[in-house]
Amino acid sequence: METAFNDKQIEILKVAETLFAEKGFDGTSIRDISKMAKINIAMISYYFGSKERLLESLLSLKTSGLKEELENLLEENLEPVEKINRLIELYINRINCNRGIYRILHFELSSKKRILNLQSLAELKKGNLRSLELIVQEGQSKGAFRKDVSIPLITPTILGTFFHFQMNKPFFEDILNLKTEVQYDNYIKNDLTKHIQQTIKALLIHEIATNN
Amino acid sequence: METAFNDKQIEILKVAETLFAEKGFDGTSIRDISKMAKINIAMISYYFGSKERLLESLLSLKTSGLKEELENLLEENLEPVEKINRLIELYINRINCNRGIYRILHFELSSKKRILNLQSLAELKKGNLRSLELIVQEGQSKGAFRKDVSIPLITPTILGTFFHFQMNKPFFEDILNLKTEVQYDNYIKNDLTKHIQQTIKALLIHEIATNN
Amino acid sequence: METAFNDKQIEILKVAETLFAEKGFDGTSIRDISKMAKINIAMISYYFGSKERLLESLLSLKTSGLKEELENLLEENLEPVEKINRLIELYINRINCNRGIYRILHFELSSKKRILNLQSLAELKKGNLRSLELIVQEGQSKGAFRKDVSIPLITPTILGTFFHFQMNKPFFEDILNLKTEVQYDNYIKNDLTKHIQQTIKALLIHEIATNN
Amino acid sequence: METAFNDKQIEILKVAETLFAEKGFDGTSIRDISKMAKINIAMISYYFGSKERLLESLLSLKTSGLKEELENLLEENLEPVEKINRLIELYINRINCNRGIYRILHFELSSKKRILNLQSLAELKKGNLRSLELIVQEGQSKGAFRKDVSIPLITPTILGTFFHFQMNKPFFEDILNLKTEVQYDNYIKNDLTKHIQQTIKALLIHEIATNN
DNA sequence: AATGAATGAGTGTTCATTCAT
DNA sequence: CATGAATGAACACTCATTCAT
Repeated sequence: METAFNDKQIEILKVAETLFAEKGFDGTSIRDISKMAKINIAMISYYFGSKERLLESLLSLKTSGLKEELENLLEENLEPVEKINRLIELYINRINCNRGIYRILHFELSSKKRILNLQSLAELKKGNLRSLELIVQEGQSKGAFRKDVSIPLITPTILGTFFHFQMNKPFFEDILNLKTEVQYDNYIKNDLTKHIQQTIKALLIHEIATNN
Repeated sequence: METAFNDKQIEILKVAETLFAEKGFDGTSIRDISKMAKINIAMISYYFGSKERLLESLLSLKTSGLKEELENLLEENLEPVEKINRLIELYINRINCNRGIYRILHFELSSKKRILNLQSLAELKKGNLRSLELIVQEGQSKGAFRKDVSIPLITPTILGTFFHFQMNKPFFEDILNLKTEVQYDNYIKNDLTKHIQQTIKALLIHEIATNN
Repeated sequence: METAFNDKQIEILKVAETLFAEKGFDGTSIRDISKMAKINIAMISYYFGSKERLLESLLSLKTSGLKEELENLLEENLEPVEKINRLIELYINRINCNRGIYRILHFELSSKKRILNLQSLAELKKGNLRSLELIVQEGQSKGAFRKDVSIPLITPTILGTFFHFQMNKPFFEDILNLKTEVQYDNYIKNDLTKHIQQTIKALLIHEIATNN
Repeated sequence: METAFNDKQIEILKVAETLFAEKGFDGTSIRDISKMAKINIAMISYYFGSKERLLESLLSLKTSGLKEELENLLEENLEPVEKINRLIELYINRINCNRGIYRILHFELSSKKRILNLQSLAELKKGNLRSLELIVQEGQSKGAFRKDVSIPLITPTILGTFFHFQMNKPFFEDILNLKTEVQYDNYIKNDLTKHIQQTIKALLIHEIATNN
C-alpha cells in the first residue's frame, strides 16, 4: 500500500487521466499536464519519477478495488445468469467511469514495448478471467449454461463491444441521435448494457440447433 | 479516385502501415518511415503534404473495396444467418490483414480532434451499417431473426471482440498457449471467428424466455 | 579558522570528494552527493551555501596542513638534494591521498571563471613555490645545484608528471601491466616517485656540456 | 577518411573547441555552441549525432596528422638528443595550438566512463609512446643515453609539465610577470620548452653518481 | 536546526516541416 | 522532380537553489 497520494499528486493524476483519455499517452506532454494542473512541470518528475511511472501510478490507482468487487460478486447468492448480468454491469459502470485509463490499459499499452508494470496488469486480467470462469462453470454445473463456450473470449466480447462503442462515440452519437452527454450516458447505462447482457446470455444459454 | 500512387508512394504507405501498426501513429516518426522505406525524409511531406495526410492516404487505400465486397455479399443467394456468418468472416479476414490501420481507424483516431477526412470514414461506417441492416432485416422479415435486437450495436460486438482480442495479444497468447504466430493466426481464423459467429447467431436467433 | 565542521558536514565533504574525483565537479550533482551521503538535498545549500562553496570548503579542508609540513621540512637538517627528494615524496604522497581534489584544484578550476576563493589558493601555491625556492637556493649556494634552472618550472614538472600519469591511469595500467589497484599504487609510490626524483635531481645537478 | 567536414561543420568544431577549452565539456552546452556559431541548435545533432560525437569528431580532427609528423621525425638524420628536443618542440607546439582539446583529451576524458572512441585515442597514445621508445633506444644503443630510464614516464614529464603550466596560467602570469598574451606565448615557446628539453636531456644523459 | 516541497531555468535530443537548389 | 540542409518548436527530464514550516 504505497498508494498514499497527496492532494497535488491526486490533482496531477486527475488531469493526466483526462488528457490521456483525450489525446492518448503519446499525444499528451507533461507540459500539457503541468499546465492544466497548474503545477510546475518539474513536479511530475519529482512526484512520479517519469511520465511512464505517472501512468503506472494512474493505472494502479484506477484498477484498485476491482478485484475485491469481483470477489464480492462471486460470494453473492444469485443465479449464474444474474451474476453474469451483474458482472457486465459492474464492468461497464467501472470502465465508463474510467474511460481514458481503460482505453490506455487495453489498447495503447498493447502496442508499445513498454517496460512498465505489465506484470501486475496481466495479473489483474487473469484474476478477472478467473472470476468469470467461476461464474460460468457454476452455471454449467447447474445445467443453466452450455458447455461448448470459449470462456476466455467472453471478456473480449463484453469489453470489446463497449470499447468499440466508446471509441466511435461521434459516429454513434450521430446515427443514434444522442444529442447530449446525458443522453449518451443513459444510452450506455441502459441500451448498451442491455445489449451486452442479452448477447452474452444468448451465447451462454442458446441451444444452437444443428449446423456449424 | 485520386489514388494513383507511384512506386515510391506505395513503398512509403507500406512501411507506414507496418510502423503505425507496431508503434501507433504518434509513436511513429516520419524519420522512422523514411529510414525504413529508404527514401529521403522530405519525400513524405512532398508526396503526401504532411504526416496526417499520409495517414489519410493510407486509410483510403486500405478501406477501398470493402464497400464493394459488402454489396456483392448482399446480392448472393444465401440464408440470412449464413450471410451474417460470411459478413463476420469477411470483416475478420479483412481487418486481420490490415490490423494496424484498422486499429488506428477505430481507436487512435477517435481520441484525437483530428481535422482529417473523417467525413469519408463516417460514410464508410454508415455504409457498413446499412449493409448489416439489410441482412438482419431480411432475416427478420423471414422470421429467422428476432426483432428486438439493436442492429447498430452488432458491429461493436463483432469488431470490438476482435479488436479486444487483438489488442491483448500477449495476454491471450499466454493463457491460450499460442506459441507461434501460425497458431495465433489459426486461432483467429477458426476459434475466434467461430466464437463471434456463434455469439451473433445466438443473439439474433435466441428466444429469450420471460425475464429481462 | 572557520573550519569547524560537524559530523554531517564531514560526511558530505567525504562523499563530495569521492564523487568529484570520479566524475568531476560539473559531472557531479548535489543530488548524487545527497543520495550517497544519505542526507537531504537541501542540506548542502543549507550547510555550505552553494555547490561552489561546498567545493571551497573541501579545498580548504584538504589543503590545510600542507604549509606546515613544508615548513617543517625546511627546518630539517638534510642535504639539499635529500630535501628535494623528500619534498617530492611529500607532494606525491599528499596528492595521491587527495587525488580528486587536487585534480580539481589544478585543472578543473583553471578553466572556469569561478568567483571562488582563488586568492587563498594562489597564496598556497605561492607558499609552496617559496619553500621550493628556499631549498633550491640553499643547494645552489652550497654549490650542489646548478644556477641556470627555472625554479618556478620545477613544480610543473613534479606535479605535472604525476597528474599526467594519474589522468591517464587506464592507459598506464594497460601498458605497464598493472593489474590491481595495489600494483598501481605501488608503482606510484616506488617507480613514479623515483622517476620524478631522478628527473629533478638530474635537472638540478647535471652539467650540460656545450650546446643549447 | 570520413573526415570531410563542410564549412558549417568546421565552424561548429571551431566554436566547440574554443568553448570546451574555456569551460570544459560538461560546462559547455550545445546551446552555447549553437549561439556562438550562429547556427540552429538542431544542427549539432544533425551534423554530429550528439554532443559526445561532436567531441569525437573534434578529437579525430585535432589529432590527425600527429602520427605522420612523428614518423617523419623518426626518419630524419639527427642525433638522438636532437630528435628528443625536436619531439618536445613538436609536442609543445602542437598542443599549444590545440590547448582546449588536448586538455579534454588528457584530463577530462580520463575521469568519465565515456563510451566514445577511446580505442583510437589509446592507439594514438601507444603510437606516440612507440615513437619515443625508438628514439630513446637509438640513443641508448649509441651510448648517448642512460639505460635505467623509464621510457613510459618520459611523456608524462613532457606533457605534464606543459599542462600543469597551462592549467595554472593565471598563477604563472602573475609570478612570472607575463602581462600580455604575446609574452605568455613567448615564454612557452622559449623558456618552458627549453626547461622541458633541459629536463629530459638531463634525465637521459646525466650519470647519477652513487646513491639512490 | 533541519527538511520535504516546490521552482524556473536549463539540459541534450527529436519532432514535422520548409527551403534553396 | 527530388532532396540534403536547415529550422524553430517541442520533447522528457535534471539542475542548483529557495521557501514555508
